[in-house]
Amino acid sequence: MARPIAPESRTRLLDAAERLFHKRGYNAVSMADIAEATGIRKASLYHHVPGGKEELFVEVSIRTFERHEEGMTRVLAQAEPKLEAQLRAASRWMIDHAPLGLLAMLQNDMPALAEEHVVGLERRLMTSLWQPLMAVFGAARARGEIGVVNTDTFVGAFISMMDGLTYIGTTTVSTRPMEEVADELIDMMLNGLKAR
Amino acid sequence: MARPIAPESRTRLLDAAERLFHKRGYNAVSMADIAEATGIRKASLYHHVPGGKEELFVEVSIRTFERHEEGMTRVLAQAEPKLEAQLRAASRWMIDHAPLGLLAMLQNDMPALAEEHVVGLERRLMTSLWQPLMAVFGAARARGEIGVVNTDTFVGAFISMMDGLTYIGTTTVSTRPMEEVADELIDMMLNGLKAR
DNA sequence: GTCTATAGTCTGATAGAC
DNA sequence: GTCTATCAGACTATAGAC
Repeated sequence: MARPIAPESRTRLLDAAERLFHKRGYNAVSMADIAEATGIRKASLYHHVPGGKEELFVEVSIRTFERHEEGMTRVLAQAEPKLEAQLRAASRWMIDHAPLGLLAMLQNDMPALAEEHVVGLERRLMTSLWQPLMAVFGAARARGEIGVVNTDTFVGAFISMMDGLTYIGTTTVSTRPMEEVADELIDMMLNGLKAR
Repeated sequence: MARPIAPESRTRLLDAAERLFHKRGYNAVSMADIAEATGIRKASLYHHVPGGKEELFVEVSIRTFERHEEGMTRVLAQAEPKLEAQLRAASRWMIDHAPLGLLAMLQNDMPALAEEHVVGLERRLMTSLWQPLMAVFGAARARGEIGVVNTDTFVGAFISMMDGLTYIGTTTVSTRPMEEVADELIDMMLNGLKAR
């Protein structure tokens, strides 16, 4: 609508695209949608992203993953070096910074991309969220806080549950704050549900 | 390609559509894809499903949910009346009968549908998987197997983890059978990770 | 119940003026 | 760096013959 002077119009483009891709998925978002959200015409997008829609999606995803890697590593380092405190910190970060919709992305968006991009994105996804959490579980095991377990299983479970928090919140009538539910799940992971 | 006589061509249509919708999501599947997979021409689809693509998706989804409700209720009833045995039975059912991709569906597909359809599908999704599992957790609490907890939180967590099993399996190098991982997760839910 | 043909719309992307 | 104009192809859906 307006004719923006484009101060950091590339950043605005990535921000708009990120919001749309995340909410509706790669296939359901058109370049026209992104242009409108950014405030420029369709054709102008190709000046910033010559590679078109797929390149835009890859770039946006990489930026998201890098932000998650930085933030997750930081909150884990700042937390008290106990597994419970670290998992709470991780949950807060995930709740605050995007319901990732990782499962949705992996299942629906990836098949639409070129093989090379899929490989690269999956690798970055691993290092951004998976690795920092793997380290935390590993350290907890070294400290003797938890028994000998398959770390990757529980990292996956943790991410799945946090990822699911979003839709659990929308499909149930639950109006409880997500932080509260997250703490409940972390307590379950550590102490179990069995009556003690 | 062939010119099928259509013995139960409507069923074949629903089967093909289900497979495609599930794998790639609503938006990424075209009527041409479905026609090709079914073995008839695009236009012929509209004889079976006059409402077009959206009606087809809704019909397929309802059929899927009903199958899950029937099967989940059955395996839960057949299992030993202990929470652990019932969760194992539930996990086996979910592993065998479709990585649902529920999160993906809720996040990506629903926004593309008419409001009335969204409401109906979400309600059916609840009754198909959620309710049977809610009953199981409730009964376990009544038997004193688990403490007083927010049942819906843990039903959501269980479904999220089972749903996530699929992609955990594909993104890690883990070649362990899903059943084994599921048992590990159920043990975590009940007994916790803390060194005992 | 399946087909061919096609309408009408939206898609991602390009050319070229300013 | 943004625009207008436009393309070729894919999309959902319909009309009507067989």
